[in-house]
Amino acid sequence: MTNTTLKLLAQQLQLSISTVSRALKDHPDISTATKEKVHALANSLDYEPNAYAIQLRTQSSKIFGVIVPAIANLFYDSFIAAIEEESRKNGYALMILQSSNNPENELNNLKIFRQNRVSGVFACLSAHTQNLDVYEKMSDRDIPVVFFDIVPKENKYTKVRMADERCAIIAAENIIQRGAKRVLALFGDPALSISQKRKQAFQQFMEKYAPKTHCTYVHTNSSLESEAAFNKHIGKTQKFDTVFAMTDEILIGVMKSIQALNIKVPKEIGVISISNGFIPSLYHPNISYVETSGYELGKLAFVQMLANIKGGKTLSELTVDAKFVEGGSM
Amino acid sequence: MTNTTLKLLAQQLQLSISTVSRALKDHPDISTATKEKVHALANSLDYEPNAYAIQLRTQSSKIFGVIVPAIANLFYDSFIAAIEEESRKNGYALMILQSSNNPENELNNLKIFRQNRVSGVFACLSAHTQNLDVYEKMSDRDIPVVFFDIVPKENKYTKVRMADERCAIIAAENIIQRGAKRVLALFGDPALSISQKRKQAFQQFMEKYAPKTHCTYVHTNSSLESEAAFNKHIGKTQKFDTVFAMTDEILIGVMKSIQALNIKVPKEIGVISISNGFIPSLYHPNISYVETSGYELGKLAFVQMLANIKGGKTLSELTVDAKFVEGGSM
DNA sequence: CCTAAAATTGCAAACGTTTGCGGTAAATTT
DNA sequence: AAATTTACCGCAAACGTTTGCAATTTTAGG
Repeated sequence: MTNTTLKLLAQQLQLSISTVSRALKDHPDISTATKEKVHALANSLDYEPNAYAIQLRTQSSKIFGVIVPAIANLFYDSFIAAIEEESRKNGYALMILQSSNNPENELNNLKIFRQNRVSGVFACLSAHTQNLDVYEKMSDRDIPVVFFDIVPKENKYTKVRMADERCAIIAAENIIQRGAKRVLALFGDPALSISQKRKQAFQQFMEKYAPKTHCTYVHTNSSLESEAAFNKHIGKTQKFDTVFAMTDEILIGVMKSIQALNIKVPKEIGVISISNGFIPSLYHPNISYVETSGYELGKLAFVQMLANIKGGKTLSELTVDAKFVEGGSM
Repeated sequence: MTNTTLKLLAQQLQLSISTVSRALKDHPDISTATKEKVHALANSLDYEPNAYAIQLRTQSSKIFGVIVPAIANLFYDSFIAAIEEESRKNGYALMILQSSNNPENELNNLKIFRQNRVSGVFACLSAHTQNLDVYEKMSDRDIPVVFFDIVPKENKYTKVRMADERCAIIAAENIIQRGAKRVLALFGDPALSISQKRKQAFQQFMEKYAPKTHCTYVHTNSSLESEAAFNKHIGKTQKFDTVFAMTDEILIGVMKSIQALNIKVPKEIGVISISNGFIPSLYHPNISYVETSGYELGKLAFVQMLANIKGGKTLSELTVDAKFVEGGSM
């Protein structure tokens, strides 16, 4: 079956294409009578405007591009879910591509976005992206880019991210409040700015407000590594009374070990992490955590995007605040 | 900056648009000399073909639509990751929309897909979709639809899904092999065909091959419910020696309770579930599970889609097989 | 050299919309 | 009843490509 077009409708109704077009969008020039006729036929023939023709004509696509390192990820998928919701409300659709943390993929994805003349791009830099020229190219084409989560350092870009320092500080506050004496603090890949920020903020805060608390800092790159690290440190003579996990991944490793050794939480050890909340809720007792919501971040990113599209440039770095969620592990 | 177009290139090179167009795609009609000139200028001017114009002209879009109940889901996100990979390899992009298990959203999403003239749709029915007219409408427009996971009953559609019955049977086999005497088997929403299938297959198999084993069947709709159900049944006088969880969600509830009651796995109780493997790996010991891989399913779905596009219709129901993954919980 | 074939390149229509502008008929005003 | 306004509607160009066909130039054959 051939698609219904304006031309077809026009022919059948003995009207001009322009009249049909206007009728369909309630243009005041068109009489109510014709409008009704047009709408009736359009409905019965299942008319669906051709998005490509529209975009070609209007030069605007109603599609946003999204680049994430991976879709299959607790944080990013909730981020995506959020912007998907907002996009639909605002008449946009989403084109989602994953970089797999590979700058080359990132390049290709951006290219697809350009070719599809997306109205905007939500981008999370892949872990070790250095060269931002590709993103400059987007700006050259007047395609706004909102960076999220992993964002460039330069402040000429629009960025939204979690309040990483705040997260770490809130965690530190709670650890101090618990009266911890010996803390094992586990962080992620030291090359990532997110690890650096969180660690630095955490360490500074602890040294300032609880100088007597003894903290051990360890970097790990996977759940397996953090499981091993926890095992190793917990095995030593000095007992830790609190463990801090910077991410879900790390928490998973820690909890694996805690279960294996049948250590009682929170009696024998307190546990606190930074998370969106899903993983902490899997354990008993629920792990206390500082909440970083991909969902909230998504909402914020969308607001920024809209502002960018409507009001021209809005260069700024916004952060979504964190809050402490009491589980039973502290 | 205005976008580079064929017209622009043509003007600068004193060539016709058609020549430039052909040169860019290595058409044999064009001399090597001009080809080189054209390519050179195109590169330096960062020419990006306008996908919309191409689609308008060629009537084919190189975009697939995907409908899932939710992106933020361990199973679906790995499914999406798989078709995203394949799509990129094959020059397609993905447009992903979530139905939130709401038939109305499903309708709207399909509409967006039609308006964007997608080349095909991967669809997971929302839980209680009855009316398949919308999907008929896609066929009318020659847009192939590959259903996955939650699929319609009629066999006039192309479908891929997990081998639900096999999964349940494999689980049952292992339970029997363990020599279980009293089994608590937890299933999902009884209205869903997936729950029905799994339960039926499980029950039949158990009754046939281990008639003396005592099985208790319970349906629950969330982790919370399954936690409560487990608590309730485990509290009774009769002791269970094995628990079977049909999904991750259910397993989560069960494990919550097991941790709370400090029940030893596998000594005091054996645990087995159906899963893609992530959740089972969070516990110690790892939970044994029957693997259902969203990733594999995605790959299979993509193959079906391609076949559908190239070779016309391929009506069939394919299933991806399941395998048992030994954890330490049985 | 002349002609036919081969190698290049250009013309123009088409894909389905939107929209500025101009046109006609009806309604309103003098 | 003439003049003016108002209400409707159609014409045609444009968005950036692709592609059948025609036109032109070059090459080869005799």
